[in-house]
Amino acid sequence: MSGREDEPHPPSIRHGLDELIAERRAKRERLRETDKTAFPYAFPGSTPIDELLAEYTHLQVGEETTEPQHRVAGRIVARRGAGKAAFFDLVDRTGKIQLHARVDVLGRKDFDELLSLDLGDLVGVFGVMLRSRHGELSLRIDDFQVLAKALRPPPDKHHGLTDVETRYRRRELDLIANEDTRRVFAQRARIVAAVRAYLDAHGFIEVETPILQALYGGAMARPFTTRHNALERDLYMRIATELYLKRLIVGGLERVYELGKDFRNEGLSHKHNPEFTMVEWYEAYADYNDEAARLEEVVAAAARSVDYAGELDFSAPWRRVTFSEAIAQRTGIDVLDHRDAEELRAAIAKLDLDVHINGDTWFQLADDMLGKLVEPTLQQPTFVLDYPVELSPLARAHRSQEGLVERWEAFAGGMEIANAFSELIDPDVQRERFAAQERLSALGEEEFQPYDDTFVQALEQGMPPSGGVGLGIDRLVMVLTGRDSIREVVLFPAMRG
RNA sequence: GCCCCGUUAGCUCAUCUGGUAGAGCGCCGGACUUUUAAUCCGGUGGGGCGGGUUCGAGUCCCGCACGGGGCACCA
Repeated sequence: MSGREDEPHPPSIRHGLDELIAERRAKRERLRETDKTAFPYAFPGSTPIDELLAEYTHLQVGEETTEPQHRVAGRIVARRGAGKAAFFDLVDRTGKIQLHARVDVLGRKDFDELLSLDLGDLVGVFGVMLRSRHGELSLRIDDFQVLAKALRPPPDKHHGLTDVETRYRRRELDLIANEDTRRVFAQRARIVAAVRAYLDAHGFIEVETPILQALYGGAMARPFTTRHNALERDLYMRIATELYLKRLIVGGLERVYELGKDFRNEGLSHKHNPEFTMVEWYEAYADYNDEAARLEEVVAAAARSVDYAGELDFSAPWRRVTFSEAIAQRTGIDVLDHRDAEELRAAIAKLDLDVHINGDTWFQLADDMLGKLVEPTLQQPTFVLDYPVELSPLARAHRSQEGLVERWEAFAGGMEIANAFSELIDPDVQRERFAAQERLSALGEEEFQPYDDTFVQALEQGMPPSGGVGLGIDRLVMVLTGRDSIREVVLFPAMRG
């Protein structure tokens, strides 16, 4: 092959995007030839834009400084030519500043070169601060360097980028175009930092447990499988960190947490991504009531970290309602009075619901009632307590309620955000719970807790009474940033293809 | 996996019953020494992919891909 087919088309037959890219490539070559300082390897000593703006708030309208000269680096997002003067908007990670260029300061050659730059190009500028006649703090350009050429055009400078597919698949474009997106991910970072800071300050140590596991556990979910070639065996991606963290409690660490990704091979939705971020913490000598109070504190700290000012009131104590009360309040049915699938199904049928309640067993039906009828109504932070034992194979039996366990799920914004137990520490009971799960599996249930003998042996070593919590970070961020889709708070959400 | 809806220029959006697809921004050329969605003049660029019906398809039909919403599943 001659290679001719790989060469750019002649200008006469370029169209659309190809034409725009060709223009920018040509400009890049011109810059390389005419400006020896184009594309330096670094641009040290630049001042963040927000700091610069804060430093000069005292400037009066029309006032110009003559020193000191500042350096600023960023991306050109707007350009307004005005004959022998021109204005640019420059954006860095901290904000936006207007640049003022004058031909009598820069000279004809540099001025023309500056004006030939495209929206999206990265530049470093040197200059002094002024406040324009229209009152905007600006940097007058005394000199500049082109740091990088954008070969592809940026999204619309005014309307930004709204196409959700492009926003998620090309998140860099979303971040360039939408300040709101940049803010959300900065807030996410602050929330994660606040959760860690709280736990660190309360005697928890952060640990890391295996993501690749020979046996998955700690939640009801289908796992991803992968292959270890050297060991010639299949491995699972973790669906939860629970069982390993409890072994660390047995080991005497007493307060541990892990913040990281879990992987569940389930469908996608506005609140489900196949890989998602969870923090789980466990502490010895505490029960699920202690953990409810701790979650209130963790979430309050996270809310403070982003100056949350929305509709939800995270101040303690949050509303508490039992599993059966919550369902009864919505439907009039006390599921504990109908511990039989047919009987409960008949009671549900009388309700004339516009949603279908699914399940083969009474506890599956009851769980679906909670999920479909109650959960969407739980906007303000709420604990739902005391779940059926069949739904919770790792939770300790309720101290006073037969057939229930000491478990709560926390809801906010109509969505589950956390789950906790008084942990089951009796190895014999745990063994029997696993056996019950295996019987469910034999009946065709795809999601169950596989028998984990290593974990049971750990319990046999003696585990202190403990409480543990799993808090969904993505959903917490959704609630605290007011987003209604998990894709808005995950930088690169799972997409088909 | 199933159901419904969507896909028009680099971006944001128009386009009545099938009859030559428009605009703004951007980009190219020109004017302008305080603009800020700068302005003014001229120019440039397009129907997701593959079939079908028709004299003629962005428009009607079928398939595919991708996206959104819902269901199933799940935290």
